[in-house]
Formats: sequence, structure tokens, C-alpha cells
Amino acid sequence: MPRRVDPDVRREQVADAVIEEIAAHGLRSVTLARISERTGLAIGSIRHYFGDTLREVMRFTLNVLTQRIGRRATTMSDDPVARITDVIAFAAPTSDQERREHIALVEYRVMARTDPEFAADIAATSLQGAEVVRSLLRDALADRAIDEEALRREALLLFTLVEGFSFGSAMLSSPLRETDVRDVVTATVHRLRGAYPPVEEVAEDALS
Amino acid sequence: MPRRVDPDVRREQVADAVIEEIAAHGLRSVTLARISERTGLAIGSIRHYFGDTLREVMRFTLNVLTQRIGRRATTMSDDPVARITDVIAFAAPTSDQERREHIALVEYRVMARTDPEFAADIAATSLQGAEVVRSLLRDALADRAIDEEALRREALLLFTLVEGFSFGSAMLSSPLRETDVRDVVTATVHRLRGAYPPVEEVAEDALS
DNA sequence: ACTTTTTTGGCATGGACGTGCTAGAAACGC
DNA sequence: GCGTTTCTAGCACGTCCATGCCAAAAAAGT
Repeated sequence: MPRRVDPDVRREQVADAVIEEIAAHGLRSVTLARISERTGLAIGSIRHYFGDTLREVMRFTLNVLTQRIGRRATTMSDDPVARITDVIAFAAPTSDQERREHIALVEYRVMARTDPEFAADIAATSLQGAEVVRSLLRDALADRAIDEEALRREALLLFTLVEGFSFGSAMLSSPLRETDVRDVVTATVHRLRGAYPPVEEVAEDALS
Repeated sequence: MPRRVDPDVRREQVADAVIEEIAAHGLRSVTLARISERTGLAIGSIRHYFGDTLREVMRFTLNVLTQRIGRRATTMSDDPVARITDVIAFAAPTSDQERREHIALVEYRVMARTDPEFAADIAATSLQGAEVVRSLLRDALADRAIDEEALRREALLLFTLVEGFSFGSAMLSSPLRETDVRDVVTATVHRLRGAYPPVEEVAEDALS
């Protein structure tokens, strides 16, 4: 038996095994036996770190996922339009590791629809995401005349793109092209901006 | 025992029970025992109609889903823009029955990601959907000058909206507002059209 | 040196479930 | 009326899995 292990490191190792299993075979296929195979740890050993139950393993793993993905989404450009594009591009990652994590999160979301205990965690994440999008959109339209109702609808558009790229990409066997995603989003946001007059023009119109 | 039953009707009854179970508790919760509870038929009786296996039940149900949803998506307006809006609005239905069916399809899609046998059926459906979107987009842009590459990208935008509304709506406990969905799509398509000059203007530009 | 904590490990049990297979009743066809 | 088909039904068994619980070895603390 080796010297002392950092329990957090061990838990993260187990979470990674769960993520890999989900990405490879779906969330339904996650069992202690399969985690054991992937980690090389015995079932009893795994259980030791998670209050003895598979459910705790699953909860911890969801927590790891949301934190990793949330952390990733905060490293962004200064330009508001570019930041929106970054956020949406994050929803359709291209690196293997990130893809696996995103796929796992989609699978968790589907499960959480019918499991109240996980639903709360997922809902909190969704609210955060929606708030980020809305906030970014406000920044991007700071120089435009737009009422709250229209802002809400435009936020829905962007959020739907996040959802669409997230789900669509997770369901594919290979990643979407990042340039495609960025081009689509950039064009959409520019057209969106173009639909609302700059604030200065509105003032000039009132004068004339 | 009643008189002769129409086997197709019986099978459809079972499929409906599966759909309800999926919508209520997720696809992972579908078992012969639960189908039995929902239909009032004994397990042996259910199996009789499906070659004895649950898997056949699941396959048949997927078939029912794709046919129902595909049939629904063909009753559309004449105006190409309105037709695109209709298709995308179908992805986020508001009636209880349609919602259940769409939710069930989303759950099947997630399962099919890691089950080759179902993947083929789902892939065929996705290809069809993408082709419908592309074709509608061509119609809507028939009077516009657009190259194939841009058309592909715009189709990706629309298809992503379909995916986004489909997944997003399925994950919610109550439906999106149809007017919101339609407003978002209509605005997006109009802006999209506005990004490409009419064919006549292009010809005039060439003359001058 | 002894006690406590940490880590690895796994037995035993019960539950859930799918499936191979069988049986009987009723409808139908000849 | 008899044989065939259809339909309803469920037993028995094997597989898979989570979980309550226990044990031993090694590290760490006193």
C-alpha cells in the first residue's frame, strides 16, 4: 500500500474515469465495476472516498464537470462580440478532453431532467449560463437602442445557439469545425447589432 | 380474452406507454414491468408482439416517433420563410403529446450516441432534417446572390437553432413560448436574407 | 510502542431485470 | 368438430449490480 494519498486527487481520478466511461459508453453504463477497471482501484477502495455509494461518485463528478467548464468559460476576449463568440464556441469544443467533458455534461443534463437531486445542480448551472449570455449581450449592445423585451428575445436567440451547438456537437462522432461555429456566431451577432440603431442616431432623430 | 386484436394497434399502444414512461422518468427507466403497468397488459402479452425482447419494443417505438414527428413537419406554409419558422417551431412543441414525443426522441438520440444499432436510425433522421433545412433555405434565398459556402454556413445556423430549441425545450419542465420561438426565428431569417443582395441588384451592379 | 487514522480490498446478500420457454383459452378457418 | 392461429399470461433461471459490512495492512500521531 503506498504512502498517503491526497483524497481530493483520488476523487478527481475517479471522476475522470466516470467522464471517460460516459463519453465512451453513455451514462447508463457507469458502474462501480467499470470505474474500477478504468482506475485500477478496487471497488471497496473507490467507495471509501465517496461515502460508499455510486450516487456520491456521480454527484462529485457532476460537480467536477461544472467547475471545469465554468472555469474555462471565463477566459475571454475584451471585445463583447468576441466574448459572445468565445462563450458559444466553448459549447462545441474540439479538443478530446474538452469534448468528453461536454458530452458527459449533456448526458448528465438529460438524466437530471428526471432526477430531482441532480436537477438542482444543473438548473443552477443553466441559470448562470443564461445570465452570462444576457450580460454579454448587454455589453455588446451598450451603444444601441434596444428595449428590454427585444433584449430578452435576442438573449434567447444566443442561448439557443449555445444549446444547439452544445447538444448537436455532443451527438456527433467528430467535432464541429471551430471556424464554422465562430463564423456563424459572429455573423449572427453582427446582424443582431445591425438590427438596432446606435444610441446617437436615435438622439439625432429626436432633434430633427 | 377479447376478440382478435389488430397487432399494429397493440404495438402502437405499447409504444405510447414507452413514450410516456420516457417523458416521465427517462429512457433508463423503461422496463417491461413498467410498460406492463402502463398498458395493463401482462409482460408475456407485450413480448408476444415484439419477438419476445424489450429491445424490439424500443426499436419499434423509435420508429413510431420518427414517423410521427416526420409526418408533422410536412404540413407547412407556402412562404419559404414561414416554412423555415414552422420547421424550427416544430422542434419546440407546446402540446403535451407532442412534447412527450419530442422529449422521448431527444432521449433516444442520446442513447443512440453509444448504441450502434439505434445510431443508424437516428442518423438517417438527422440527415433528412438537415436536408429539409437546407432545401428550405435555398427556397428562401432563391432571389438572393449567395455562394454554396455561405449557404452551407447559413444552413448550419438554422440547423443549430433546430437543435437548440429541440434540446433546450426538452430539458425544460414547461414549454417555450411559441411566439418567442417564432419571433426569434423569423427575425433571424429576415436578417439572414438581408445579408445577401437580391439577384437583380447584383446584375445592375455589373452593368454600372 | 501503542493507538488511531488512512487506505486497500472484497464477501455476502438482496433486488431488479431480461429472457427462454411453456401453457391454456379463445377466435378463426376448413 | 377439429386443427391452427392468436392472444394472454407467467414461471424459472441466470446475470448484473449496489450496498451493508467487515478485515487487514500501512502510515501517522502521541
